[in-house]
Amino acid sequence: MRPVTQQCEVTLYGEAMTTTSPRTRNRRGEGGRLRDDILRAGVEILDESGDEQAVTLRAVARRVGIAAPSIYVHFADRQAILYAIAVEAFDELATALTTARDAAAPDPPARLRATCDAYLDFAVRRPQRYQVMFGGVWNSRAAVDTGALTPDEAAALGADTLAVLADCLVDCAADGSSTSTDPAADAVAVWLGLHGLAHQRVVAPSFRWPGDIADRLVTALARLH
Amino acid sequence: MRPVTQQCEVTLYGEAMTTTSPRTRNRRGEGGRLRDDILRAGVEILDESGDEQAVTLRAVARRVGIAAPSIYVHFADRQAILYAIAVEAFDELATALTTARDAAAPDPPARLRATCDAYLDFAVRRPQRYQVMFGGVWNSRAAVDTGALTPDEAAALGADTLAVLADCLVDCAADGSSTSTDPAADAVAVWLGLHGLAHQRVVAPSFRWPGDIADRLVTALARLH
DNA sequence: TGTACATCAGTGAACGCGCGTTCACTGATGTAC
DNA sequence: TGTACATCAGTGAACGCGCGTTCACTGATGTAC
Repeated sequence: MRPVTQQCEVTLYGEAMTTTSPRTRNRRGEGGRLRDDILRAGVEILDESGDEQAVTLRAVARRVGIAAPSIYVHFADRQAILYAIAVEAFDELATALTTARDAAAPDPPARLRATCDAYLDFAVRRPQRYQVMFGGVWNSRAAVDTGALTPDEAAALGADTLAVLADCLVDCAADGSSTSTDPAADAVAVWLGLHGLAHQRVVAPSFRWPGDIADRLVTALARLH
Repeated sequence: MRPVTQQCEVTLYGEAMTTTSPRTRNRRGEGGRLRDDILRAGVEILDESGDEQAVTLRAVARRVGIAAPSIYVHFADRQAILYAIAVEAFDELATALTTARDAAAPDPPARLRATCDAYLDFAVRRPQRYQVMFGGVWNSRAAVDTGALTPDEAAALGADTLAVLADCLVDCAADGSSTSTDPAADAVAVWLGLHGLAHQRVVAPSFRWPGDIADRLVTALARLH
C-alpha cells in the first residue's frame, strides 16, 4: 500500500511578485556575476533573520530577483551557499586579525591583545556569520561527510586565524612577556577562550559578563606577566 | 490579486503506519505521563539525528505513537519541547558536576579539576543536548522574546552549573592553591574556557587538539599553582 | 446497586504553506561564414 | 556586409514532501445520584 498524494489546480505565487528589483540579466560571458549576487543575498538574509535556516534557495532567489533554479548553475545545493558564505567570512576574519596586529604597537603583548580584540570584535560585528563558521563548517563532520568540503579544506579554514594568534604568542614567549613553554598549544587555548566568550556573547547576550572578562581570559591563557 | 492555492484528493500517510508500537492510552488522571513520553521521544530523536531541526511535532508524535495534535495538551508549540529538553539537561549537568565534586579527593584543586572534567564529559556524552543548551536556550534572546521563558528563568538555567565552579574556585583561593583575587569572575573565565573546548569538540571533532588542552585551560584560568 | 452523565485522553482529517529539485523551454547575443 | 546558428543566461511551471496547526469528534472511565 502506497501513500497517495495529489495536488491539482495549484497556482503558486509568481516568484517575481515578491521581488523588489527585477534584475537585468548579465551579458554574455558575465554569468559569473550572479554567483556573487547570490552570495551577497545569502549573507543579507542570514544577517537580517539571524537564522541559518532562513537562507533557503527560494529566499535567496527572491532577493536576487531570479528564478530559484538559476542558483544551480553556481551552487550544487543549499548547503553549498552556506559553505561559501563561511569560507568568505573566514577570509575576512583572518584579514581583520592580521590588520589589527600590524596596526598595533610593536611590542608583542600589545600585538597579541590587539589580535584578540579584533577576534572578539569580528564576532560582535558579524554574529550570525560567526555562528555559521564555528557552529557547523570549520572542521565539521557534516561538511566533510557530505563531500561538500575535503577534510583538508575543512581543516584549512581556521588555520590562518590560529596562525596569527600563534605567531603573536611565539613573539611574546621569545621576548619574555609570556611564560609559555609551548606557544602553539597555548595559542589553541587562547583561541578556545576567545571562542567561548565570542560564542556565548552571541548566544546569551543578556548574561552579565565581568567587565574585564576578555582581558582576564587572554592574560591567563597567554601566560602574560 | 490573491494567490490561489488548492489541494484536493489528498490522502496523507496514516500517521499510525510509521508507528512502531501502538500505545495504549493512559488511564484517567494519568494523562500527564504523555508529557514524559513526549520529552523522552524528543531527546531520542535529537540524539539519533544530531539535528535540532529533526525534533518536529510530527516526528515526536510518530515515535511516541500518538496523533500530532495530542502534543498540544502538554506543550504550547514545537519550541516548548526543545526548551523542556534543555531545562532537563541543565538539571542533569548540575547534578553531574555536584556528584563529581563530592566524589573527588577533599583538596580544593582536585575538586575543581573533577568538576571541570565532569563538565567536559557531559558535553561528550550528550553532544546534541549540549548544543541545544548552550546554542539557543540559556540566556537566549529568542527564548525570552517569544515569551517561552522569563528572563529570570532563562538566566537561572546555567546558574547552578556556574555556582559549583565558583564554589570550587573560592575554596582554591582560600587555601592558597589558586592565586585568584576574584574567584567569581575567574569562575566565569574557567567556564568560558570549558565551553569553548566542549563546543568545538562537538562541532569540530577532527581538529587535532593538544592532548593536555583541558588541563592547560583549567590550570591557567583558575590560576592554580 | 444501577445508571446517567461529565470529564479525560486522546483521534482523524484537513488546511495552507514553503521548500528543494526537475524539466523542457526561451530569448538575447556574439560569431563563423 | 548580411545572415544562419551556437551558446549563454537564465525562466516558468510543476512535482511531491513534511510541516505546524485547526477543528470537530469519540470512546473509555470514573462519579454523583
